[in-house]
Amino acid sequence: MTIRTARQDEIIRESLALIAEHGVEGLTYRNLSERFGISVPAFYRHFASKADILAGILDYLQETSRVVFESAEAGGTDALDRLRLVLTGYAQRFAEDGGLAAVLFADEIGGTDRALQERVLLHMEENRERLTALLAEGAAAGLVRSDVPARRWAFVVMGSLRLEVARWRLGGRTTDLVAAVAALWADLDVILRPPRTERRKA
Amino acid sequence: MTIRTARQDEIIRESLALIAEHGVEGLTYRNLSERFGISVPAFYRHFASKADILAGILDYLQETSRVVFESAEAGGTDALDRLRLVLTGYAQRFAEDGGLAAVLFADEIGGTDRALQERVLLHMEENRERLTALLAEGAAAGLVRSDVPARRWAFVVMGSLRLEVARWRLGGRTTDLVAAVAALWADLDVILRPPRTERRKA
Amino acid sequence: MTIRTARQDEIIRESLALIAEHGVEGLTYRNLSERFGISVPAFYRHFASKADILAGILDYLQETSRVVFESAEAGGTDALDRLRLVLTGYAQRFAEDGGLAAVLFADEIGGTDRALQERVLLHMEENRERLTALLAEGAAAGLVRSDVPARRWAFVVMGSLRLEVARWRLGGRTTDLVAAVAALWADLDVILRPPRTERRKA
Amino acid sequence: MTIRTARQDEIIRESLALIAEHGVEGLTYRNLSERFGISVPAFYRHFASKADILAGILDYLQETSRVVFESAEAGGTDALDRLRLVLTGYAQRFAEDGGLAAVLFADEIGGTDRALQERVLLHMEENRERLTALLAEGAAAGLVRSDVPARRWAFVVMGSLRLEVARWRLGGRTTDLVAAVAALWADLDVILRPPRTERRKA
DNA sequence: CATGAATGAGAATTCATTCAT
DNA sequence: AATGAATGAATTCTCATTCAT
Repeated sequence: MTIRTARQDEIIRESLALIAEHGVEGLTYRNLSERFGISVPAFYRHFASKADILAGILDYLQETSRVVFESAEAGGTDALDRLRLVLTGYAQRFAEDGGLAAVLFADEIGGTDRALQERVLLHMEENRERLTALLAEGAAAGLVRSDVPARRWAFVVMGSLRLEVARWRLGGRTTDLVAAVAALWADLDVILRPPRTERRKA
Repeated sequence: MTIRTARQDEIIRESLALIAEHGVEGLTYRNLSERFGISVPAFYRHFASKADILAGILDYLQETSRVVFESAEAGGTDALDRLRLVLTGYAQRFAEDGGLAAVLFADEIGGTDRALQERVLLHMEENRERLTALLAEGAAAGLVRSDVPARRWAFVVMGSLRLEVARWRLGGRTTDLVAAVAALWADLDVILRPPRTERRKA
Repeated sequence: MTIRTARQDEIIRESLALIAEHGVEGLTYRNLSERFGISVPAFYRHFASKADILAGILDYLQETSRVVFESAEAGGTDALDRLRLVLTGYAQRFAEDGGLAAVLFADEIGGTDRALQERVLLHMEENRERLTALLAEGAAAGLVRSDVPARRWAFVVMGSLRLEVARWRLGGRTTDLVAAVAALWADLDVILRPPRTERRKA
Repeated sequence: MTIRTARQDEIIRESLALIAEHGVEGLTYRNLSERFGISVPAFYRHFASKADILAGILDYLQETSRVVFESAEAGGTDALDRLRLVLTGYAQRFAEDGGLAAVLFADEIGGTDRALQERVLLHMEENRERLTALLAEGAAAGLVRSDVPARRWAFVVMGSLRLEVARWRLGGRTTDLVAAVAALWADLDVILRPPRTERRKA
C-alpha cells in the first residue's frame, strides 16, 4: 500500500536490525550512518524525521502481518490449519529476517509519541481481529472449543507467541525461535481443540 | 532479601511511576530531581549509578512477585484457586501502585545492559517456575488438563497476562486493568480445567 | 540597471515574502523550494549562492527606492510636495508588495557578511542623500525650516518612517501601515514647515 | 526586579556583545562557550534554553531603559532638559557597554518567537510612553511645540535615535556614537522648541 | 547529606553547497 | 534546466556522571 523507495526499504530493514540488537534506543542516526557508510544528514533525504522512520517500520510490520495472514488464509485445509499456518508463517519470516521477530511485538517502538503508540495499538488490534475471525471460524466448525470466546482464544494465542519472542530476545537471540514456535503450536493445538467426548457426541 | 534504605525505596517507587508515565526513557535523574525537589547529584548518595537504580527496580519487582506468590500459596483451597489468587494478587498490587503494573512485564528495563537483561530473564524464569509448580500441582489433583505440560500452561497464563497489561499501557492506561484481569481469569479457568466427562469420572 | 532574468525576479520576490513572514532566517533554499515546487539545487542555476540572492534583493530594494524617488521628483508642485510623494510612493509599494515594506528597512539582511552590510549602508546613504537634496531644496524655497540642517531633517524623516515600519512588523503586520504613514506625514509636514511668523515675514 | 545570578549577568552581557558583533545569529552556545572557556552544556545550568537567554537580555534592556529614564526624570531643570538627559543617559550606557547600544533597538532579537516579539514591542511601547509623557510635560510648559501631538514627537525622537544607532552598527561601530547622539540632540532641541515669535508672545 | 558548576558524549535536526546524471 | 543523493559544519538540547564545597 504505502510506496517506498528502495533506499527507504533498506533503511527500514537496517533499522529493524538495529532495534533487534540494541533496543529502540539503538536506532539512532549515527548508528544508521555507520551501517550504511553515509553521513547522518543523508538520511533526511529519505525520511523527514526519526518519527517517520518509526512510522515506516510500523508500516512494514503491518504489511508483514498482512502477508502472513493472507497467505495463511489462502491455504490451509481448515481454520485450525490456517491458524497453524499463521504461526508457521511468522516463524518463517523470523528465520528470514532476524530483526523482524525481535521487533514484531516490541511495543516500545511507540516510545513516548502518542500518535505512534496508537498505531502500535491499531496494529495489535488488527492482528487480534484476524486471529479472532480465524478462531471463530474454527469454533463454528467444531475444531475449537466454543465454551471460550474466540476473542479470548485470540488473546491466548497472541500472548503466548509474544512471550516466546520476548524470552528469545532477552536470552540474546541464541535459542531456536522457529523450533520454539513449532513446539508452542503443538501444545496450542491440544489446548484449542474441544475434548474428545464432546467431539464424539458431535 | 536486599536491604534498602527508606530513601532508596522512595526513589525506586518514584522511578516506577516515571517509567509508567513516560516509558523507560522517562527515568532520568533530572525527572527524579524534579519529583523529589532535591538536586541531581543527591541521588548518587543513594544509588551509585543509574544501572543501580534499575537493578533496584528489578529487585523490587522480584520481591513483589514473591510476595504475590507466597501469599497466594499460603491461602487458596486448591492449586487452581491459588493460581487465581496469584492473578488477583497481581491485580491488587496494580491497583495500589499504578507504576508497578506498567513495569512488571516491561522487558525494556533491561535496555542494552546485558547484565540487567539477564536479571530480567531470571525474574521471568523464576515466575515461570512458580507458575509451573502451581499448575503441575493442579494437574496432579486433576484440576488442570494434564495433556498439556505444566510448563506450557505457565507460558499461556503468563503470556495472556502480559498481553493484557501491554494493551492497557498502549491504550494510555485508561481502561480498568483489574476488571480485565478478572475477565481473563474467568476464561483461563475454563481453559485450564479438564473436560467435564473426565471430571465426572474423577 | 542590473539585468535579471524573469526567474531571478520571481525568486527575489518570493524571498522578500519569506523574509517578511519569517524573518531573514526564514529565507532558506528549502523554503524557496517548497514555494516554487522545484528542487533545491535548481536555484543554483539562477543564483550562484545565497549571498547572491541577498545581493539581488538589495539591488531590487535599491531600484525600488530609485523608482519611488524619481517618480516623486518628476511630479509634485514643490519640494515638500515631492517629499510627500516619496512617503506616499513607499506606502503604495508597500500596499502592492507586503514583503517589501517588511524588508525595506531591515538592516538584518546584511547579516554577518561585511560586503553585504556595506551595501545596505550604501543604500541607506543614497536614500539619505536624496532626502537631503529634497529637503535642502525645500529649505531654499522657504518651505522647510532652515535652522536645522537638511541632512538632519532627512534623518528625522527616515528615522520616523523606519520606526513606523518596525512597529508594524513587530505587531505582526496586522495594522494599516499605509494609513500610519499618511498620519506620519501629516505631522511631519507641520514639523518641517517654518513657523508662520517667519513665513509671513518672508 | 528580576533576580539574576552573577553568572547569568555575565552571560547576558557577553551575549549582548556577541549580538553586537555578529548579529543575533552570532549568539550561539558555541560562541558563548568559546568566550567563557567553559563547555556548551554548562550554560544550561544558568539558562534553561536559548529563548531564556534572549528573555534575559530583554529584561536587561528594559531595566537599562528604566534606569536611564528614572535617573533622567529625577534630575533635569525642565522637561526638555530631562529629555536631553535621557538621550545623554543612553549615550553614556552605550559608552560603558558597547554591546548595549547595538542591541537596544535591534528588533531582530524577537526572531521568529512570537512571545519574544511581543516583549520587544512592549519594551518599545513602554519607552514610547515615557518619552510621550516627557514631551507632553514639555508642551504644557511651553517648551515643546504643541501643534504636534506628544506621541508623534516621541516617535520622531525615538526614530532618529534608532536610525543613528543603526547606521553606527552598519558602519562597523567605528564612528563615535556618543558624539553623534549629542549632535542629534542639538538639532532635536531646535526642532522641538516652539518658534521664538510664539514664545515671545507667550 | 546535599548542592552548584561543569563536562564529554551524543541526540535530532537544519543549512548551504556540490556533483553526477 | 532540473533532480536525487550526499556532505560538512553547525545548531539546540539532554543525559549520566564527577567534583569541590
